[in-house]
Amino acid sequence: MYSFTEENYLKAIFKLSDGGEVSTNALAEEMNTRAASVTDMIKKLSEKELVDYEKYKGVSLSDKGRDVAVSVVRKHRLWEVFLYDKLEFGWEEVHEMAEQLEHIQSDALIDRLDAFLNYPKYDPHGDPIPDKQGKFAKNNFIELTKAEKNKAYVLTGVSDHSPAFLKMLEKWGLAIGTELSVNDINEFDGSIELQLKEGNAIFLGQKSCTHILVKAI
Amino acid sequence: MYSFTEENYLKAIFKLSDGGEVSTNALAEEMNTRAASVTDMIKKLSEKELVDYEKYKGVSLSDKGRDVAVSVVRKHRLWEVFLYDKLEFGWEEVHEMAEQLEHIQSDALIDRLDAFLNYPKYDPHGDPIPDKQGKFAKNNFIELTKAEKNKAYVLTGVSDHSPAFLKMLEKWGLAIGTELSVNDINEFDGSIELQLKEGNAIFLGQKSCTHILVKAI
DNA sequence: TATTATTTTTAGACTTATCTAAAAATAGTT
DNA sequence: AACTATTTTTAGATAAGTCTAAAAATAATA
Ligand SMILES: [Mn+2]
Ligand SMILES: [Mn+2]
Ligand SMILES: [Mn+2]
Ligand SMILES: [Mn+2]
Repeated sequence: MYSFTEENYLKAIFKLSDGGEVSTNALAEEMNTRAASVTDMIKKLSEKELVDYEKYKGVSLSDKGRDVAVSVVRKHRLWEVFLYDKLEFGWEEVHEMAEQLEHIQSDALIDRLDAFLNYPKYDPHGDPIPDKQGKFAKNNFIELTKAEKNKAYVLTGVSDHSPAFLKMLEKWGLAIGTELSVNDINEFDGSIELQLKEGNAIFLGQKSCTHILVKAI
Repeated sequence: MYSFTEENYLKAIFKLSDGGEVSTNALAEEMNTRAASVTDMIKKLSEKELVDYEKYKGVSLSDKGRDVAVSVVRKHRLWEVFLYDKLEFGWEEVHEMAEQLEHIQSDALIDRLDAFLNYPKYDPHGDPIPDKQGKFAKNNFIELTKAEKNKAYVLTGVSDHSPAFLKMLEKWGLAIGTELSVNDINEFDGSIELQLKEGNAIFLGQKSCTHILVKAI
């Protein structure tokens, strides 16, 4: 139906879109391509009524475009669960393979995969998996940077999927489900001292903390 | 590494190649494309040393090209086993999805899938799955048309994967593992009366019989 | 062997997705 | 408001894969 490239653009617009329009440059950055290429592609997506576009005003997804994007996200995350749960890959390995698998076209396949995996609600990074109707489980997670001192939290997700970051977390004993609390916040540089419930205290820089998602328990 | 199209051409050449050269027209037929397009692609594959090619003399795979083709076949068949065994699709449904999945690039993925499936030797149509080194299990199957009267055989495979054919077999109670013998052969039109060990006698036309593979037991 | 039929290749064009360089529009700043 | 900086779009090219129509080579037949 749609090319890999078109699907990847729609997914990128979905990811970057925070209510409003997505800029050409932001999209070029996300897609690792040039602004000129983005403008070309946006025009094509607009022709096909997958996006709303006005020159110099940025793009947003149409309902049709959102459906496609969400279905790609659903496929991506279900495949990640398969790779993690069934083939026992690490959470830092699954994203790259899922980037390819997300483009396999077969509704029946993804339905059966969903059933085979027992209808998982979250992927190995804690991201919610939309259901067949495109509905996401509402998540009431907060960034670790916004956590309060001396309260109990559980790590529920990460917003950076790079192997470097995920391997680092593993080394520090941080994984989804890890219980922790904030011992101290360095107001000057935003770094945090964490207390793991089952383990030591560890220090994390601000950048890492923005990519760690937690929920109060 | 190689594009889907290149992989599909190499797979097609592998399939059609019976020792000797594959003709441009045969390849065009197999690829559902025109002879002119085939010539263009063959030139590109030849540049990349994936095939041996001389103008007007047909193509054959180089060692390098064979390796690629066999790895695609391996992936195709392993994915078919996954779809059939784990997701419980019918043998008439798996081929089309495997046509897409065979192009996913990750050695680690295919190795783990192989292990997850318990190193299967045959796909749901009875075709042998090459191992990591590209070796196929030798099969001593014969076409049903070559079976002798009143001897016991077991159905081990099919050489046509079209849903129409496979659904027909199912309707007649024929599946891999079905034990049978030949009651009668009509010398005039090549049709055969089969006796199913656990079931009725059934009649099959010659064309069907050429696509059914059996082994004496 | 000469003629005809078939197969294969070339020539030239089209589509998709990308690029660089330059022009146009918008945003930011005196 | 005028100038500058940034963003976005256009213009023109390129590469992959495909097509039709025509030419060239090979095979088949009289
Ligand atoms: Mn991912
Ligand atoms: Mn992708
Ligand atoms: Mn198949
Ligand atoms: Mn294929």
